[in-house]
Parts: sequence; structure tokens; C-alpha cells
Amino acid sequence: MPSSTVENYLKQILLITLEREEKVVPMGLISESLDVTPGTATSMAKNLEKEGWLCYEPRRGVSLKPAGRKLGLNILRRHRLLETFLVETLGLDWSEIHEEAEELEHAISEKVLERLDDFLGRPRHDPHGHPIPTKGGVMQRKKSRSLVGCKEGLSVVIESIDDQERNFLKFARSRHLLPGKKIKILSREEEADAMEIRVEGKMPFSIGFEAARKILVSV
Amino acid sequence: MPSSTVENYLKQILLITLEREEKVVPMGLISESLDVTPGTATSMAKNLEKEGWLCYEPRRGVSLKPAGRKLGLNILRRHRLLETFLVETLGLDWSEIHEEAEELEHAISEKVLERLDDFLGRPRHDPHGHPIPTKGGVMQRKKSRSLVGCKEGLSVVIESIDDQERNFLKFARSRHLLPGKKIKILSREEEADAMEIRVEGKMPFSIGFEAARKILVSV
DNA sequence: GTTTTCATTTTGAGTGTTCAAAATATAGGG
DNA sequence: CCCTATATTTTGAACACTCAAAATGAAAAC
Ligand SMILES: [Mn+2]
Ligand SMILES: [Mn+2]
Ligand SMILES: [Mn+2]
Ligand SMILES: [Mn+2]
Repeated sequence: MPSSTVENYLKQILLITLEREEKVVPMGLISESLDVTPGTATSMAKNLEKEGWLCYEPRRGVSLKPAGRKLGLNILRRHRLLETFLVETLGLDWSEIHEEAEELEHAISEKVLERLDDFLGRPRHDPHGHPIPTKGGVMQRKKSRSLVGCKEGLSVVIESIDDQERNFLKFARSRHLLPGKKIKILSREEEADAMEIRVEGKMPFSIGFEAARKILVSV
Repeated sequence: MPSSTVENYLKQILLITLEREEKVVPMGLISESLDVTPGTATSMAKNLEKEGWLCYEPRRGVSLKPAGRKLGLNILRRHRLLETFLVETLGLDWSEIHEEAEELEHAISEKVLERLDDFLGRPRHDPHGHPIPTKGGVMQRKKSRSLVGCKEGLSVVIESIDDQERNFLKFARSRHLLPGKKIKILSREEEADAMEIRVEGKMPFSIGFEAARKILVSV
């Protein structure tokens, strides 16, 4: 049975792989996102290779093998179903569920997970708008782009919020920047690194490019 | 933050302390119930002492200090609330919840636990009939005796089932030996190590002393 | 009061994960 | 083509937990 350390590594490597759309993940990104020193990531990569989860190519990075990809997707499923449970059933705030799910994902069994899935009505997205992989390990690919790249006058729908940082999530909710909400880009000032937007039925406000980058939308 | 190993040790030591009504717990009982070698239990005891959870007296055993007792009670609360959730909300069978709770108890945060407690309506007993300690660390003392010691003709109410073994729990449920059920001792054959009983409204059947010992009742 | 038995402790070692700091490789800029 | 900045790897050590097997202590049996 893989340890929770192994599960965290594989889930994170999977996320980076998907985000970059690039099979090979350099060690630096891994050590940074898991908050371990680079040497630790390297030595873990060798262990993970020995156990058959991935391929490790020195000075290039790692690439998931089918087993590693499958386990990564499974942990992602657990994580996102648990987040959904914490918000939908227990009423926690979406800014505090990530850390909770980060622990619970390693303790919940397959059996309990499936019961939870039934109980929740087999949701397809977590509270942040991220797709929940199926039991079979299929996750729908989203072809959404970031709000930061949207032109003036465009109307878009929020797909997901791509940041787990508490304060950003609190800000987003306070501005009604939630998955499913419709927003219009009123103006865009390249030099100011900011744009003015309006969430449907709300007051317009401006948002910096840095923040807008974390909001994924579909046209 | 105490590791899940520490949590398991303290919870188990607390349970043995309560069961034996004896402050000092010999190492043999610890190593057996946690399924580790005696040497492991001894070395762990020294660590736990160094961290202030308990007192270790060589060749006598360990006794919980207030901090250890408090953490033990807290883990017990988590365990039993989770068991209740698994049965009441997710519909798992009471024979399979112990192992699940054994893992989840280390991953659930205080905040999520309290939400769960609310959600469940602040239950006072888990599915096996065991009392759930309060947030403040108070657990109601049960003065129940075992079915095995009950005399012929007596009518009693089942308080709890004191065994986590799957097959025994399945048997118990199949015979309606559940917390709250009223049973009458029809006869008792000392030499046969067995007694005949009837659960209210059901057919009489006989049960060995070994099994009857695991059923706690109140008169 | 010695011997036997049993519980417990000690010893030495191994696993998985981690870090700090030194060593090394590689890619680009000069 | 060399040099330097940056990413990565290596090295050596530590921590928490575990086991097997040998040593020891204390209680029970004789
Ligand atoms: Mn995690
Ligand atoms: Mn999420
Ligand atoms: Mn446990
Ligand atoms: Mn129970």
C-alpha cells in the first residue's frame, strides 16, 4: 500500500503534468510545490522509479507511468470529492477545505469514497470548479483559458478558481467570483496590469492581471 | 502535533486503563493490542514519557498523565463519531466501520469533527453502543455488566457490544443483539458453558459464555 | 531456596522520509 | 569557446518507528 508521501508526490506530479501539458516534470517544480528541498525530491524520484510509478531521467525530470498516473488520478478524485463533502454537507468555507482534504484523502478507503460519492449525488466538479475524476480514472479535459487573456467587451463564464490560497479564495467569494458566474470585461488597461469587470448583477470592479490569471473561464 | 502512532498508543492505553480499572498498564497488553513486538512497545513508552504523555515504570508498565488521557479521549471521540457517521450517514455495516475509523481518526481536524458532530445531532453513543466523549473530554461511565454473568430468569437491556471482530458483529446483528434491545435469560447451563436467551419478539437461541462475555448489559 | 517460566528490556539493525551543504552539470551570455 | 548563473544531484546525517533475537528480572513452582 503506497504511503501518503507517495500519494502526495504522484498527485502533485500529475497536476503539474496536466497544467504544463508536458509529459516530463522537472524536479524543481516538484520540490517547490511539495515544499521539500530539491535533494529530497530527487531521492524520492529514484524511489518512485524503483517502485514502478514513474520514469526518472537525471537532469530532465520525471514522467508518470500508467500506474502512477492512475494512482494520481485516484488521489485527485478523493481530494475533490472530500472537498465537495466538506462544503456541501458540513458547510465549511471553500477557503479552508483544501488543507482538510489534503489529509483526509490518504485515510479514506475506496469503499467509503464510493458511498460518499453516492451520498453527494455523484458531483462532477469540486467547489473550486475543478473536474472530479471518475472511479475509472477519467477526468474531463477543460479547454478553458484564463481571465487575464480576455479582451475588452467579452462575456465569459467562470469555470474554476485555480488557487488554493485562503485569502484569495475569500476575496473571490466576496466579489462573487464563483464557478458558473457570468462576467463581462468592461475595460482593460495593459499598462496598469489591470482590468475592469462586472459579475452579472453586481457592481463593476477592477482586478489585477496577477489575480485574473488565477480565474479560468470559458467563452 | 502528535503522530498517528502516538495517537494510537494513547487511545489504546486509555481503553485498557478503563477496561481494567487500573491506572498502570503492563507493556504486554499494549504490545498485544497494538500488534507490535514487546520491545517496540517498551521503546515507544520511553518516547511517550519523554514527550510528557505518560509515566513509564520499568517492569511495571505505563500510566497516563493528564495530557495523555486528554489526547486519548479526544482520539476516542473522533473514532466513535466517525463510526457513527459511517453507519448513520453513509450506510456502512457496523462490522466494517472500526477499521475505517481507525485511519480517519488521525486525519480529521477539530473543526471538521465539530461540524460532523453537529451534522449527526450530537450523538451520545456509537453504533456499538459505546459512549462518545464530549468535546471537553468527559465520557460517561457505564456500570454495565456482561451478559455472561446474568442469572437465569433475568431480563436485561443490551448496552454495548465489546468486540470489533467482523464475524462476531455480523453474528450479533443477525441475532438482533443490538444496543437497546431487551433480552431475557431463559436458562443457563454452567457445565455446557452456554445459556439460552430470547431477544424481545424473536426466537430463543443459545449462546456460549465466550460470546456472551462480549455483550454488555444493564439490569 | 533454588530452579523454571514468563514478561520485559536491551541491542543492533533496517525502512522511509527528510534536511543542509557541498559537488556537479548544463545552458546562455559574453 | 569559455564563464557564470542556475538547476540538479550527491553526501552524510537525522528522526520516528519497527523487528528479531539475546539478555535480564521477577514471580511461581518445586
Ligand atoms: Mn495529501
Ligand atoms: Mn479544489
Ligand atoms: Mn487509529
Ligand atoms: Mn465502536
